[in-house]
Amino acid sequence: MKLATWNVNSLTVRLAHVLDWLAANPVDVLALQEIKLTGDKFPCDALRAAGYQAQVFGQKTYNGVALLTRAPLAMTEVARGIPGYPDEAARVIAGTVQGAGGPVRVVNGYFVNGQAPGSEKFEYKLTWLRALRDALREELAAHPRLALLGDFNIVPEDRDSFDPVGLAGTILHTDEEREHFRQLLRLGLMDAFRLFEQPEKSFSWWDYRVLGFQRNRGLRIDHILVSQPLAARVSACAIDRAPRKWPKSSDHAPVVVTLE
DNA sequence: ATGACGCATCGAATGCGA
Repeated sequence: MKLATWNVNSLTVRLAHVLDWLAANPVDVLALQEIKLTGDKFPCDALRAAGYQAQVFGQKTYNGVALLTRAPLAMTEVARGIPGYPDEAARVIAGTVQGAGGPVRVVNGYFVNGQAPGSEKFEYKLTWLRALRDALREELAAHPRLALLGDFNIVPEDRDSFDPVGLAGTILHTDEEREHFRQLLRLGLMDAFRLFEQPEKSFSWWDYRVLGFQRNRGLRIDHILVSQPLAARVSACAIDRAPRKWPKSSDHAPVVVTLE
């Protein structure tokens, strides 16, 4: 079974890319972030024609997340938002899918960006991360086979940044954000990407400006964390840079994990 | 150094992303 995550930066603009990518990479589950549209505008028909069902937590202009499943797979127990944490932004959608070794709980998140350390948005980010962790603790107790994937907006370690020295302490690179990432791991989750040897300077996002992709000035901020029972079954995890090369691409590339 | 780009919003200039 393959799960993937992709921040598409507007599904309206990127629908053709998503369909093209799914045709070449028929993953079982695709978690989308920044769809930037409401549920009534979600392209259900086009995706259904491509063989995918969708569960959507939409929002106008900003944010918005969705979970796609390749038919006949379907999500059950779908939950929107972080339980017990009221949030105006549509950032989290979770669901359960049947895998080979049992059910898999999939939690898809578009984490808060935070803009700049010290800002109100940064405080929101830290509060949001705390709420997510508290909710995940419960979620893991109920669903031991769990994957948390999405756009984390956190660079976990120096090797995940094109300029760890110059960007030290700036947004996505702060100690507070990294500590939150480690706290997620302490819940019993593992960074699937780091279960395998990976090329140096592996990134999942590149700035549209300054020819970021061409110069590989990127960050690894899109992640797939898996609980221990799933980690034992992960056979591969990779970033697919191909769609980042396509004209008018999202600034993010998909990340794919394979479970036996 | 700030802005570079791209996307969204009812119509242009601005907020926002990372």
